[in-house]
Amino acid sequence: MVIIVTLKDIAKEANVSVMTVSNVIHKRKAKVSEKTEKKILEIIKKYNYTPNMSARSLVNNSSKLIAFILYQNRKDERNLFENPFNTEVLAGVDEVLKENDYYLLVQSVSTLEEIYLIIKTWRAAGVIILGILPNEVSHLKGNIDTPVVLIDTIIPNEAGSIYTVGIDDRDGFRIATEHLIANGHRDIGFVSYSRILGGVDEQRYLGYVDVLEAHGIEIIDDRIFRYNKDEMNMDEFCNEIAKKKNLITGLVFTADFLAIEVMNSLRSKGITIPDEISVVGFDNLSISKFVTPKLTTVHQDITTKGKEAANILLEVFKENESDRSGIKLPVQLVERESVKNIEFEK
Amino acid sequence: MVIIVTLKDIAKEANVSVMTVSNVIHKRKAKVSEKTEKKILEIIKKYNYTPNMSARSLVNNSSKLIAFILYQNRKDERNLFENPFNTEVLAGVDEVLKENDYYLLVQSVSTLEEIYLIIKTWRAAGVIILGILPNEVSHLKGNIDTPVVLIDTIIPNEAGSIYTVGIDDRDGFRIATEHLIANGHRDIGFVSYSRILGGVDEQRYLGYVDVLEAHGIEIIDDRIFRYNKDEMNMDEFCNEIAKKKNLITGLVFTADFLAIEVMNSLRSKGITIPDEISVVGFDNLSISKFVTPKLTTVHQDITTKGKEAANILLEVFKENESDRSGIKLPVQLVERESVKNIEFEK
DNA sequence: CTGAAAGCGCTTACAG
DNA sequence: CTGAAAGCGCTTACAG
Repeated sequence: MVIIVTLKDIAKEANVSVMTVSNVIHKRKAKVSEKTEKKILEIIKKYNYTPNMSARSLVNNSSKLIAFILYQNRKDERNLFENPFNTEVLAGVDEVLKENDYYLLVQSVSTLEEIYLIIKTWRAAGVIILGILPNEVSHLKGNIDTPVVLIDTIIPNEAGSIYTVGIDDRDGFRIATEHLIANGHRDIGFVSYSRILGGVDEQRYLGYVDVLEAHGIEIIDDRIFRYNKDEMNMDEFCNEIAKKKNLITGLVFTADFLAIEVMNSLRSKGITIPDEISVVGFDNLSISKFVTPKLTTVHQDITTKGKEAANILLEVFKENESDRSGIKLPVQLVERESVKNIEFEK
Repeated sequence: MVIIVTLKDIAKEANVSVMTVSNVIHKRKAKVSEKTEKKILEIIKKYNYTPNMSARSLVNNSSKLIAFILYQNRKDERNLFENPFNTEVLAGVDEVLKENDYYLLVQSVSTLEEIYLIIKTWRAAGVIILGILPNEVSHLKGNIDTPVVLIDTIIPNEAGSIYTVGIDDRDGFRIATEHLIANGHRDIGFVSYSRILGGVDEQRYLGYVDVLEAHGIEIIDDRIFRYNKDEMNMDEFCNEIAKKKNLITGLVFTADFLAIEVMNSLRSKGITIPDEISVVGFDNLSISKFVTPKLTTVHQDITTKGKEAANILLEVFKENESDRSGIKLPVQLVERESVKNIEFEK
């Protein structure tokens, strides 16, 4: 049976005070003789003593809990845990926290208030947030002194207890777009989810623009596609793309997930990929190599994002600051089968 | 700023005792006059008072925390949160818990001891476990009195505080196998992960056998493939299948994830699907409709598994028992493109 | 209807 | 080196 033993029980059996036991648990070697320490350690082991975190959190006014928040203020019938990107980040967080005796409290929320509530309720030691918009960060900053790390949110300057981890989105998208150029494409379209001011997609769009401008190619509105679920469904959206077929030889996507859905729909409309339209994705989800054609994409190490977020928090707990914050994780092109070289066709 | 206010602060401002405040929070209407209640409620609202869960857990000797455990005792470099099946269950748990003021503590573990540790450390109110083997359940049963619900673990009888949710695996696999029969197949192979005694795959195998026997088809060892990662890699495994190509017209898989990987590998070996081999999966992952050919599979509602697990726990907290336990969620065939009708070819 | 008291399991000064 | 005391924020009998 899982028997629950308290400090008091250990103290009684060892014939010492509760706080001597506390001292050996906290390894304050100077405060207790080797002999007593050994005796106490044995009893602790014998009963497999585990400290009660509630009691600890209460006196410390802080728990060993890290809140992992999936945030989305727009309503969406899909639970955010169904998105593999989010849960791959979670995988990374889980891995480093459990090796450092911190625990993971997870929740998907749709308001900032819910985040504050969790922090207050559990006196969370730190918070990791996915999906918060740049313009909401100042509200956060004004309300929290718990360390927070934001994943994939771009903020002008990191002040106070706000830290970030991300990738170089703009450069990543230059890589994607250059790959199409290198394969002879000039009529290149851009596909993303609906526009969010200051979000990562904006940076990626800039990367797209950078490359076209560098090659003297005009940016044409008709080649920009933004998928807004509230306005139309996937099929209608792909009809829009199909209509512009003749203006496009290649498409860069801000997310593999979106690219996969669109490819699937375009194919059902009789458009062949990559013969008629080449496709470059972004993320390199684990499923991207199983779709047809196998998706050429820009790889980012999603799990590492989670690991870094956790490491930043750990560093802040220890040193009260972190120089890992603001890091941009590397990205890398992964060539597969969704891009056709059309250099010699013209 | 997120200001942290305690019962004592509220009591002082309201000129009442701490426990009168406590009484209004717990809605013990009989114990406090309407007038005082109203006054206190206003102050609570004004300061946005949030109870400190650590303090509550300490006095109650139980927290509002549900531990969601991903368990796997074999070593594997993949983190369990990278498996979409697991996180879709998590999505369901998240949804019901957050509407009932319970919180979700998640961790992937590789020993039962780690599970006990989490329960003791946090005085978890309940536990949800994925991936525990039938023969480990008795150990669990002997050691825990916290309510536990097991997902996809088959146990002989539900006793004590152990509850289960699952599907009818045997019948689900009959459906998969019958579909191949209905399309003219008789040389049907079975593909699963490595054998686990008493696991869901064993039930699925029995469903496979049921159907073949009902149709007078002999069960042939050469048509049974078990993928054991420790023994060989995916490529080698698919070579084994390719070798037996002539013994097989169709394959039933115990998991879409496995089916997708195998299809991919077989194709790279020049085997066309479904022309040479038809494939039926199991699970209906959200990615299964995007692979080529689109996977025909047996759908199960994974998110509902998580919801039901959470609901069982909630019911046990309230009524001290649950009649939802042991439920088998429905399954359903989803026809797509990975099965060829060969009835008229022979 | 209202409140004083004890206690949950721990930690942190402080005294010896 | 060891321990008695106070307190973290809450709840639960119990007394009035």
